Formats: sequence, C-alpha cells, structure tokens
Amino acid sequence: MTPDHELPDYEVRILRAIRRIIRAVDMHSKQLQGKQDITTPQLIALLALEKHGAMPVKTLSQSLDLSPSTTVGVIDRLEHKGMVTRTRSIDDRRQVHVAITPEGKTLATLSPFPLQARLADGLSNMPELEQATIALSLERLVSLFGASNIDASAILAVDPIHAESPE
Amino acid sequence: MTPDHELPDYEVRILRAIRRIIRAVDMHSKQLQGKQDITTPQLIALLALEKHGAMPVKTLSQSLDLSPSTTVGVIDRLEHKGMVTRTRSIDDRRQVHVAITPEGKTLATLSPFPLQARLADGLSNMPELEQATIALSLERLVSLFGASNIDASAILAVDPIHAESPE
DNA sequence: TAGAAATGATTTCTACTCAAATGATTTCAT
DNA sequence: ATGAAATCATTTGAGTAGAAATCATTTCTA
Repeated sequence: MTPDHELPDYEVRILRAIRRIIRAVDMHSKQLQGKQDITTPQLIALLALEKHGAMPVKTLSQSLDLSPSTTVGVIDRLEHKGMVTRTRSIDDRRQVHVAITPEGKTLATLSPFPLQARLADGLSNMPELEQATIALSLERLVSLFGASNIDASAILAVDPIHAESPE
Repeated sequence: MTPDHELPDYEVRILRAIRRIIRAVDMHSKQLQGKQDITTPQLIALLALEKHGAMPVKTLSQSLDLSPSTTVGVIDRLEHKGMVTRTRSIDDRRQVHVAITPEGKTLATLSPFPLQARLADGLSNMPELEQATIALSLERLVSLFGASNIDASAILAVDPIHAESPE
C-alpha cells in the first residue's frame, strides 16, 4: 500500500505506470493467444492484409511498424497456420507478396480485440474532459521521450495504413 | 473488414500513444545494451539489489513486476557477467538469495538511465499541475487495463525499487 | 508421523523484438 | 555491358516475456 505520508514523486509514478501498462498489453496478447490461437501482432497483420490486399513484406512491416526481421517471424507463424500465403513477385523477384487466405479472413473477423474493448468500455464511462486529458497527457509523454519520430501507430490502431499521420 | 464501429478519437490517440511509448522504452533498452552491455531490466534489477540488499528470486521478481521465469533469465545474464551471485538460503533451502557484487554496484552506479533522465528533464519544465495530471492519467489507464486481469495487490503495491529516497 | 498440499526456483516451450550478416536480385554508374 | 551499389527477404544471435511442467523443500493435515 502507498504510504500516505510520503507520496512518490511524479516521475516515479509515471515510470511505474508505464511498466504496468506495457505488461498489461503483453498479457492481453497472451490471453488472446490462449483463446484464439493468435496473438496481437498476428491479428494486426491479418487485418492489414484483409483491408489492403496482398503486399510485399517490406510494405507490411512498415504498416505494422515492425522491423522486417520481426515481420518475417509473424508471417512465418501465420503461414504455418494457413492464414496467409507467400508468393514471389513476378515483376521484382526479390519481393515476396503476402496474401490473406479465406481462413485468415474468417479468423480476423471473428477475433476479438479484448484490450481495445476494455479501453473503449472504460473510456465511455468517463467524462469527455477526462478522456481528452488522458490523450493529451500521453501525447505529452510521447514527445518527452522523443518517440514522435517513431511511427508506432500500428499495433493497437485499427487501420495501420490509413491512420492519419500523427502531428 | 475493420470492426464495424468507428473508434472514438480519444481512444485511437491513446492506443497509438501507448504503442509509441512501449517502443520508445524498448529502443532505449537496446541503446543501453549497445553502449553499456546492460539492458533496462538488468539495470533495474541491479538497482533494486543495490538499494535493498540481497533477496530471494520471488521477491526480486515482484519488485521488478516480472514473472519468476523471466526474472530467472535476467539473473542468469547478470550472474554470467559477474554482477550478481546466487546463494541458497539456509533457513529455507528452496529459496535462492540474489546479491549484487562490487562490480554490479559499480555498473549500477555508472550506468545512465537516459529514459529517466529525459523524463525528469521534461517534467521539470512543466507546471506541477501538468505533472500531476500526467501521473493521474497513466494510473487511470493502468486501472482500466489491469482491473480484472492483474492481481490488484500488484497494482497497488509500492514499488520497492522506487519507494523511498531518490537514487 | 506419514502423506498431501503448497511454495520456490528452474527448465522448457513459444512468441516477440531488433541489429547485423547473408543471399538473391535489381538498379546504377562508368 | 559489366561491375558496384542498393534493395528485399531471410537467417542468426541475443534479450525479454510468460505459461506450464518439473524438482526440491517446507508446511499442513489427517
């Protein structure tokens, strides 16, 4: 329990909250994995492919804001489960086009987004002013970390590619 | 197809900001690794051990807000580098006490905490009201995400690492 | 007190993440 | 046109992360 005689300073509280949020996001992904045999990155990838059609690995990795090497792993697992296919491009034989399969479409449509649902739920019970405050605070924090040049819009966003560009 | 409901603006902004913060923290850890041959979780572990003395793996894992299995890996790497030692407890031979070595103390003292430094820097240039708002907002989010999934005591418990005096 | 249950650390397994190195292919420059 | 440079996907290696299974030890219980 927090000692009320000695409140931790804001910096400490903020760092602690960040660690916990990171962990919560990860745990939600693991829950999804247990229930649906799919993880958050995999689901985001499927949604991007469903929405925008087949695309090269590079493009997909950019829309997910993941490094190419990470993206390859995600594709590997999805391909192994029959959710996507890989096809070497005819135009440029260096490129590999990733396409979603009918099974992948089904899974993408059926899979819930528990974290998002919970957030939406919680936010809807808050006055709009507080929602705005939270959003602004986080964005302030992002700029503090100098993370604004990192385009990390994908993982939790609904539409990785068409999301309006930040700032 | 995207989820049929449009996400409220604040939710999108919040999710995106969270994702960015997660990536900023990760990038920071990798930078640290490149420069100091130590990562953020390892440094946090060292600081906890320096501050509170030797403790069992379980206690350490709780301080770090990491699962025991993850903590074992962190300790393995630190032990391999000679920064900590493991000693089986005499009282309870199931327990393994982890202690920091002189080398570990040196490393902990010398290693910068760029993320924290940047945060402290940014915060100090903000009115206190805004600092408080940010901290409160994050904690609101933590409770939103964590309420039903993460042990409540873990959320409310004081972080042994940062609980008292500043480092 | 003997057996069962709980606890603590670890191992094993899977997944995510990136940087750096590698191999194949295309484009560029001379 | 040929060799150099750039590009694309992939592999490799290291670290973080947690669930589940395992082993040793302690505590509880009948």
